[in-house]
Amino acid sequence: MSPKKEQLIKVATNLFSRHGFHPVGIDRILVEAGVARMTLYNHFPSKDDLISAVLERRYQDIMASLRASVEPTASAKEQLHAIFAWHEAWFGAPEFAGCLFERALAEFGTEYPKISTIAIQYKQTMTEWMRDILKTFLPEGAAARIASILVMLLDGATIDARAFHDPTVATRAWNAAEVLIEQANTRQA
Amino acid sequence: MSPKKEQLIKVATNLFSRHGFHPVGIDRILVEAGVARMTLYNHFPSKDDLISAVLERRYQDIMASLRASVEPTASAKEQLHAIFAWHEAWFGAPEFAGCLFERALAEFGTEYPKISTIAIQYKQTMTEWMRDILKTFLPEGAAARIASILVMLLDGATIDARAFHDPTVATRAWNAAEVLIEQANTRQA
DNA sequence: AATTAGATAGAACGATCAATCTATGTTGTC
DNA sequence: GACAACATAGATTGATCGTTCTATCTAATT
Repeated sequence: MSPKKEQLIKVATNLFSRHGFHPVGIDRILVEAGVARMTLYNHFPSKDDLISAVLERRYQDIMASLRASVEPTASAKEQLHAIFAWHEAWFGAPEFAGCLFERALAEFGTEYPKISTIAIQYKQTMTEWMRDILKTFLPEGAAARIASILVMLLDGATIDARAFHDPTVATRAWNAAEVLIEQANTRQA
Repeated sequence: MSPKKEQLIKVATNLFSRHGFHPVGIDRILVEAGVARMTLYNHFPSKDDLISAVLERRYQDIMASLRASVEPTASAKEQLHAIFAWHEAWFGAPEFAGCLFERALAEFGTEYPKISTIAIQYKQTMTEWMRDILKTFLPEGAAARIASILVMLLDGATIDARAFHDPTVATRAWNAAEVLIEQANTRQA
């Protein structure tokens, strides 16, 4: 892919993450990326398409990073713990400014499918991934139920980490997750 | 308070909830409220002040509604259950479009204190309220820890309810909350 | 050397936005 | 009936926005 296009996605991701989609104008992206106006419109038909590309890229990057942090040989519980630990590291990173997908959902709602689809897909992928891990030692129904809860915990933790500037919410979230998993495990055994 | 001012807050709350703060312009509020431009600027120095007033009002309304739905004579667990039940009813309401405070945080971040302060205050009030309820039958540390978890669950449920158009997440969230409360209770007894 | 594709800077357009100004109209009170 | 307080409609300003247009420049390919 063109290095200019690459640069645009990278800079736009940064600015959108820090300030939101609406408040960041095209000009600001152009200046910070060192790219001409028409170069942007040659690669992306409109700002919305740039936003879509940013979210798409972000989705690929996050899933790759998450999957890389989870040892495939580890136990199911260790795999789930790794997912929560990944979030804690993320919350503590200096550039952390909340989840870009939440922001997209909050700013555009579900009215712009081109944008909200990716945000919802991310949530679904996470839910299914954790459900599959849980299914290795829990019945299908319990696995699906708890996976839904784990997603809620992670979503809530992401919000609270930003609102309170407190990365340790991830630890508390994992402690709760552990209790719920244990309880479901002993109850079915 | 002036009926016009009242009307402006009501209409602005509606529009902001449905479409967000940035996309809704002054003109749209004026037309829908049937109010003249200068009337708005006589009551609110700027759009930001209108947003602040909307959030302030929303905070008062939500807390009043929540407190009214919780029987003071009920048991601690029943009180917490009432809070989750309130959320489920909210998620199922036809006008539900996510939490206005989350939206404010997502659109403005923590850079605009006049706006983000109220959103954070709401979260803190909820945390302290549930912590106090939990303290009636749990040690202080456990109560604070679980209160933080319950807030995460509610925040996550609010997000997922909107993203998936699924009000039943509240029930799952409460089931998880119940397990966590029971476990903390038996562990300390 | 000629051609072509892509990038550049910068002006310009039309639309929208928050906010201000002006001048008229309505309402209730003394 | 006069006064004061508030509300009205609408033009207007200045800024910002996404997008388009034009014309020049660079670099690789033939």
